[in-house]
Amino acid sequence: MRLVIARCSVDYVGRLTAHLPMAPRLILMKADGSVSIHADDRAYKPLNWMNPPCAVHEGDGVWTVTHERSGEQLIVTIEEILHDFTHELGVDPGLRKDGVELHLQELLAERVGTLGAGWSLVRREYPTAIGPVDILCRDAEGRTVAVEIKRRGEIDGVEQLTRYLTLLNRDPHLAPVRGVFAAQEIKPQARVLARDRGIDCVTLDYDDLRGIEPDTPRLF
Amino acid sequence: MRLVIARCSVDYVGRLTAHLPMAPRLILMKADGSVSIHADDRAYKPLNWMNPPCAVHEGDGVWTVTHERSGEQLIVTIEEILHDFTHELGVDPGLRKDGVELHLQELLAERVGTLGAGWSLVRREYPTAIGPVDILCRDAEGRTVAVEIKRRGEIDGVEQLTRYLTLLNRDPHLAPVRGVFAAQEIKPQARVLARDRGIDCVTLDYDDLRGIEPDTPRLF
DNA sequence: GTATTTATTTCGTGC
DNA sequence: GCACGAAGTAAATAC
Repeated sequence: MRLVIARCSVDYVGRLTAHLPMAPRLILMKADGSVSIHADDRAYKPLNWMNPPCAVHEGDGVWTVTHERSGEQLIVTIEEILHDFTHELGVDPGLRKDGVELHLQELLAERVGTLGAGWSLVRREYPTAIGPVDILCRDAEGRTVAVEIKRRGEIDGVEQLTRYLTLLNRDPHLAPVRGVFAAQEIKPQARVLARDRGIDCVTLDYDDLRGIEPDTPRLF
Repeated sequence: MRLVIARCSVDYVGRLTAHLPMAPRLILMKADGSVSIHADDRAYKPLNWMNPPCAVHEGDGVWTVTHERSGEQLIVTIEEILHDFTHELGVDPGLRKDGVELHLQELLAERVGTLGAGWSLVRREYPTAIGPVDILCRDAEGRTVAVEIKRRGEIDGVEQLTRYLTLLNRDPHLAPVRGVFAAQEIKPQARVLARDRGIDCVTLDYDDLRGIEPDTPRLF
């Protein structure tokens, strides 16, 4: 990893064209070949960058970064270098995550009883021609229910569930199928659309779910 | 901007929980208050980060970054500092972009004749209750056409156009309204859905569009 | 490889 | 401030 602080201007020509006037910035060059140009704001997002695989050619005050496959270019014109430091970090052991959509799905699949008393799981990732339904289950009266899970419930999720319901309701073994839209947070417009389509909305709490005993507790 | 290279482990607790084992990394602290933890790969994306506004508390080998509103936390445990450099960059003049969806829309609005001979523009960003239609125009026979423009045409774009068409077709002054889905690239599933709904698909070429004379050339 | 879905999406824009 | 759509989206995953 090489860290350069320099007064520079930058031109990008690729999927779009973009220009940065001369100013002091951080140029971050990683061991994977990537180059990114940072200002002192905009959180972690660089002003401009080039993804690997790319090649850097350091000319006389002009660094040219070329993406090997697409031909995109980042042209960095250096006026003055203020700091230049290189350090090898080695390979990172990587990040362990917990609490994303997949986990919500797993948790809820084991606890469909939280959606309604006496509900039972048919299966998780129930396959259809247009993709898998997150959870298919049956209510206490044995009627089929399709559940779509999102971390944040927006209008697209309701559209997606609607397509599944249309398809599932063509199957005489399943029909009539009703829908449940479950998310940690549901946007008002999504809620309105769901209501309009007869879909129930359920707000999920990740920590609560973790605290609830699974419907079929494991012995080991 | 402060650049620290250090052996550290990191724990994030917030929208999810995540853990990074001890390893050498770059800790990038910007003037806007953001903190990001970088490995020597993954292009410009940090392994972990905190967006502003947040506060950093430097304890004894433990830096705690707390997001002020949400309470999210990033806990950085420092084992060894290998480099520590601070430099003020000042405010960046910012990036000028060219060539994204807005430009496609502007270009096409001035050249609706490329969609069909004798077509004319009604207006760009035609307002409706559920949002603006990218382009509304009339074909050679005076029938209304709604055009949805995307850089990459996917299924969501077809859904969006469908909602507009449903709404527009309730207006007796406009109905019947048909749809055109225009994009630089259209995904197969989007194409199938569009066909199923009677929506025409058009592939746009940015460079071609720029080369075509506008329908109503300006005198100045 | 292509296609689909998620993301601590982030980021801008309009209300 | 919230809601919505776009992004040089990127990244993981299924097929």
